[in-house]
Amino acid sequence: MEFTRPRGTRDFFPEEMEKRRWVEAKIRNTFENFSYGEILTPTFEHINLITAKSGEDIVEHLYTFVDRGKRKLVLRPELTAPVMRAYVNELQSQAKPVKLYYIANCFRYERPQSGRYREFWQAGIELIGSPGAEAEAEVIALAYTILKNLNLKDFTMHIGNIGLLRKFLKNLGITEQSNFLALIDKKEHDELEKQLKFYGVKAEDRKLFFKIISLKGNTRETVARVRELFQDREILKEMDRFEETLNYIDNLGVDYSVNFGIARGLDYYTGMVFEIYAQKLGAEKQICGGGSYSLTETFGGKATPTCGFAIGFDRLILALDKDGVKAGSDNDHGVYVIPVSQEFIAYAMKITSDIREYKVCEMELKRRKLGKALSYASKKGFEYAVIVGEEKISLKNLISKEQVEIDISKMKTSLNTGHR
RNA sequence: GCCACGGUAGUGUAGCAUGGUUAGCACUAGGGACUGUGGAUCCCUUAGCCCGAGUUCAAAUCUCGGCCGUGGCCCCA
Repeated sequence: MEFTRPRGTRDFFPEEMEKRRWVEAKIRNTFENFSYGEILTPTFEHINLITAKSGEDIVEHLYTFVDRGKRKLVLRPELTAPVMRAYVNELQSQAKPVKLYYIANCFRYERPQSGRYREFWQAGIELIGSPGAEAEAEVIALAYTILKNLNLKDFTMHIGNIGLLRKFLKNLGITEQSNFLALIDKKEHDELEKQLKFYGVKAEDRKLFFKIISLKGNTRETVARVRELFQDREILKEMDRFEETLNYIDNLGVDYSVNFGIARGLDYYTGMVFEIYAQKLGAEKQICGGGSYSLTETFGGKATPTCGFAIGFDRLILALDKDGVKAGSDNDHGVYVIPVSQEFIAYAMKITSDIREYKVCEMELKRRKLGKALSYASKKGFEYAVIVGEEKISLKNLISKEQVEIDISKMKTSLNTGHR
């Protein structure tokens, strides 16, 4: 084949698009129901926006190019940075909180595999300027509600707290924390042990450290355990705050487990973090990630607490498929209009045009004989055929195969009342 | 960036180990017959060895490289 798709991209045909649009609509409705407004930023940005947020090393995973004005640009690899950039540029003086959502495509130069493409879609939100536990709780509840509304069964939510880890590391005298958080996230415990020793952390504190990051499971027990393990005032304060968030989502009936091993490996996360997995997806099972962070100052704005998440739209679709969720609407099967011969084409076109006022309608455009035309109509899933010939018009139900002659003036009534 | 497996009409496949006919079959699509009522039957047509190099008298078949696909590793903002 001479012309092919670029690697890691996909063509979506009508059948799949119907499903994707259906899922998208559900997500959009839920966002809007929580009073978020849509934002769309440019498909490409200046490369320094991305490197400011994620570091220089990220460049090898980016689609970059230089334009005719010698500007270094990048196809957006995610939407948090662009959205926060736009907020800093234009929305800082809006009434808080500012609630934004997006559903858009992103681009990353990575090796494609199951659930990973070079062009993919993300659906997410940023709740800007609300520092409270109730804000965090609402964000978590929103992610949860979306999956529930889509009827996804196979998913688990895991909630952690980077603030706690940060304070703990600080107590141990470790101020350069990003490396540690990355190792925690990757669960490289051997390397962590080595690093802790390097920093001169005492054996009992090391033990405590590993105890904390392996804690997971039932909320009350886990949180109580952390309280037991620490006497530090700052940490207990962080725990109070964390527990408040958990209380709110308990109250809303959100199902989750606490996991202090979630570190998300990123410098700008400040407190609560969460991830949602669909186990059936295997290696690329994470379908949602988010948490509380602060990024506005990085982009030259006033430091503003923000909480957000992003759903991997393509993975969500895969998860819904594996879960057997039927995505897609019961569509109107429509009407197929067939002129029996050339002289009735004009009349058939007029009838088609009239029917389109109230129903999906397609007309035979290939001048096929009646038999073939009917065959096409039933193959394409039309519910009715209207046969236009001589002085009479016939309405045929393609499912029951019954056919009657009808008066053109009664067409709408017959189609709408579901003639059989 | 790394590893495994794979790549034959639009789709699914046979052929490949043992190089040698005109690369076969099914479905789909287009056309026709059955001379204005279908999902049928019959006939016809379009269309293929991923790309390149090598070995050889001869490559879909063997070798190497590339590209693409699937899955995994790394990574995952």
